[in-house]
Amino acid sequence: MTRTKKSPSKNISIEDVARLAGVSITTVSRVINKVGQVQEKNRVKVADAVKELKFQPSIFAQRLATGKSNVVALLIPRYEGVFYSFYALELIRATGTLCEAFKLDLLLHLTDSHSREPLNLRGVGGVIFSDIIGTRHQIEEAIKAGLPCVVINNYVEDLPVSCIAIDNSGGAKNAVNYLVNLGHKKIAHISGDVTTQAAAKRLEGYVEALKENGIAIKEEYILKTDYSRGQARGAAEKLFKMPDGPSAVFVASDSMALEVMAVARELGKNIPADLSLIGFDDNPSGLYGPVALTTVRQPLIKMAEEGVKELNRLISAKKGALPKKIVLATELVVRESCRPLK
Amino acid sequence: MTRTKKSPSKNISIEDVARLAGVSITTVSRVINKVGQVQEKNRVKVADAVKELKFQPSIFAQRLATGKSNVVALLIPRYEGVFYSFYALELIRATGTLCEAFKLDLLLHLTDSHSREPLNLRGVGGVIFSDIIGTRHQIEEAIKAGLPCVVINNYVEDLPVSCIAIDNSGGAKNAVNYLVNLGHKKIAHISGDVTTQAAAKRLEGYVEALKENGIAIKEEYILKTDYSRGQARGAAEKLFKMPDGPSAVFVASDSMALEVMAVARELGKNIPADLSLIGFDDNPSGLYGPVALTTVRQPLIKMAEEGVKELNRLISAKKGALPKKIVLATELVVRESCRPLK
DNA sequence: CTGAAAGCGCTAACAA
DNA sequence: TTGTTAGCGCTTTCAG
Repeated sequence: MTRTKKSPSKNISIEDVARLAGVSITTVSRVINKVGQVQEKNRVKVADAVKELKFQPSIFAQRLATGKSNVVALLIPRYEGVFYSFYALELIRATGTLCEAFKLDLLLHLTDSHSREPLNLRGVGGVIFSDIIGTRHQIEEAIKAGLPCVVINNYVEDLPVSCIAIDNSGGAKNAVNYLVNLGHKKIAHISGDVTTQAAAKRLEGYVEALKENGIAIKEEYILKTDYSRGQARGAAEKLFKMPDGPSAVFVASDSMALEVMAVARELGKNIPADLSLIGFDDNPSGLYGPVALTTVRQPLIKMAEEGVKELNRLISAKKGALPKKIVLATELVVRESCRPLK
Repeated sequence: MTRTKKSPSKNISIEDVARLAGVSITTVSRVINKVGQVQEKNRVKVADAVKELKFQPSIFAQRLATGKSNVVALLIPRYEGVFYSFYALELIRATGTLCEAFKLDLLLHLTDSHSREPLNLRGVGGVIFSDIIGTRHQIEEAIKAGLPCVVINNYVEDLPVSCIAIDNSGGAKNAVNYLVNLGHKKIAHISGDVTTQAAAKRLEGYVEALKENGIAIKEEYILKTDYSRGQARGAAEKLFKMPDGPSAVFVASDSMALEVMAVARELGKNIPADLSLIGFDDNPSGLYGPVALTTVRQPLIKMAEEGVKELNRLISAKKGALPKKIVLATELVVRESCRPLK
C-alpha cells in the first residue's frame, strides 16, 4: 500500500505540474532542464503550471537520479589569528558569491587539520581546499575518490590537482626591489608562519631579491612569527631596539604591518621618516591609519573566482579532465609608508 | 533494461553491503540507523561489511526516502565593512563548528538583502538567519513554508520564530554606567548603523543610562556612522575638535574604538588620560594596541551555539514546536582605556 | 528478529 | 516531439 495516498501536504512534485499542464512528467522534466525539444505550446503550459504551483524540483531526487551533485564543499582549516580572519572571510565571501552565480551550493567545512576523520564527501560534487596545512591526506583521498577538486592558495606540484595560487615570492620580490630602488639597504622582514607555503614563499622572495641586489642577508633581520599581531609586536620591538636597525621592513601581512606602525608610534618613531614599511594583503584596514600602508595586493577574490570556475569546469567536464595550475600575479600598491633614503 | 548492469564503478550501495554480510538491505538499513532490533550476530556482520567496503550511505537517497534533510542554511547578508568581518567570520566559524557536532551540513548563503529571489530552500532542513537587514520577506517565506528557522542577532518580536539576540541596550547601559561611576558626565557616543537593531539598541542603552543618571542628552555628543573605520575616524576628529568636548566616549564597535585611539594618538591626545574610551564586541584586536581596550563582550560564539542548538531542536521536534526567544547577556571587560575623573 | 516490496521525486533510455 | 518505464539508493510498512 502507498504510505500516503497523496498526502494533503504541500510538497508539490513534478507529477502535480504534469497533471496541471496536461502533459507527461517527462515533458515537464524537459522544460525544467531545458533539454530536448518541446513544443512551444507545451513549454508555455508547463512554465505556467510551474509558476502557479511554485514548483521547485527536489534536489535530492534530481541528484539521486542523475548521480550528479551541485554541492561544492569549501574546506577551510580551522585557525585562530587575526590575519586569517581577513583572508578567510574574503575567501568565503567571494566563493559564496561565485557559487551562487554558477548555481552551485556551497557547503562549508571548517576542518580541524589534524582530524583524520574520513571527511564525508559522499554527496559532494566537488571540493575546494583553501590552502593545505595538515590536510594533505584529505586531498589525496578526494582525488582518489575521483572527486573534482581544486586547491586554492597553494601551489601543489606533486599532486594531479588543479590549483590556484598567488605569486607570493614574486610579490615579495617586488616589494623588496621597490625598497632597494628607494635606496634602502638595511631591509628587515617580519615573516608569517613559515609552515604555510605563503609565508615561506614570501620569505624566499625577500631573500632572493636581496641576493639579486647584492645585499647580504642578515639573520637578525629575519623575524619569524605566527602571523598574529602579538608576535608582530614582539618582532617590531626587537627591531626598534637593534643598535644597527633596518631602515625599512617588509612585513608578511598587513595586519602585522599595522601593528608595527602602532609600535613605532608608541616609541615615538615616525613612519615613513624613520622606517619604511610595506605589508602584504591589501587589507582595507591599512587605509585608515594616519599613514596609508604601502602593500602587496593579493587577488583573493580573483583567486576564489578562478577556483570556482575551475571547479565548475572540472565538474562539467568528462572524467579525465586535466588539472590546471594557475598562478596569479600580485600588485604593488604604493601608498605612503615608504620613503626614499636620501 | 537496466541502464548499467551494475557498473564496475566504485560507488558501493547498501545492496553491496547486504550481499557481503549475507543479510537483506533492510537489516543493513536497521543497523546503520540504529533502529529496530537486529541480532547481535547480524549486527556485527553488517558492521564489518560496512567497514570493509567503506560504505557511506547516499545522503540523497536517504533524504529522498525520509523526506528529511540535515542541511542547514546560514544566511548572511552580503555586507562590506571592516566591522562586519569580525562579526560574520566569528559567526560562520562557530556555526560551522556546532553544525559539525550535530552532524548537520552547513550551507552558506550570502544573500543580497535586496534580492527578491525566491531563495531556493527546497532541500534545506532549517535556516539560520544572521540578522535581518532587508531579509524580512525571506524569513516570512521560510516560516510560511513550515521550515524550522531561527534568527540570530536580532530580537524579532512580531514573528513566530525563534531568535537569539544579544542584550545590546543592556550592554550599552553597563558601559555608560561604568563611565558615570568613574565620574564622567560628558560622555559621547559613536554609534553604528542605526538601521541595524544592534546599533539602535546600543544607542538606546546609552540614552537611557544617561537619563537614569540625570545627565542631559547632548545631540552633538551622538555621532552616527555606518560602522566603518573611515566614518569612525571622522567622528573622532569631530569630537576632538569640540570646544566643550567629552571626557569619555562609548563606541559601538571595537574596530571603531581602535580608530578613535589611532586618531587620538595622531592628535597627541592620551588615552585614557585625556579621554576614556570603551568599545563593544571584544574583538581580539582590541588587545594589541598600546593600551588595551575596555569593551563590552558580545557572546558571538555562544549566540551561534544557541542558534544551532535551537534549530536542531526545532528540526527534531514535532511540527508544532513553539519558538523560543533568547537574549544573551553581555559582559563588561575592564581593561586600560578608561580612567576615573579626578 | 528478518526480508520483500512499495515508494520517495526525478531523469533518461527507448519506443511510439 | 512525446510518453512509458526502469531505475537512482534508501527507508519503512507489513507479513512472515
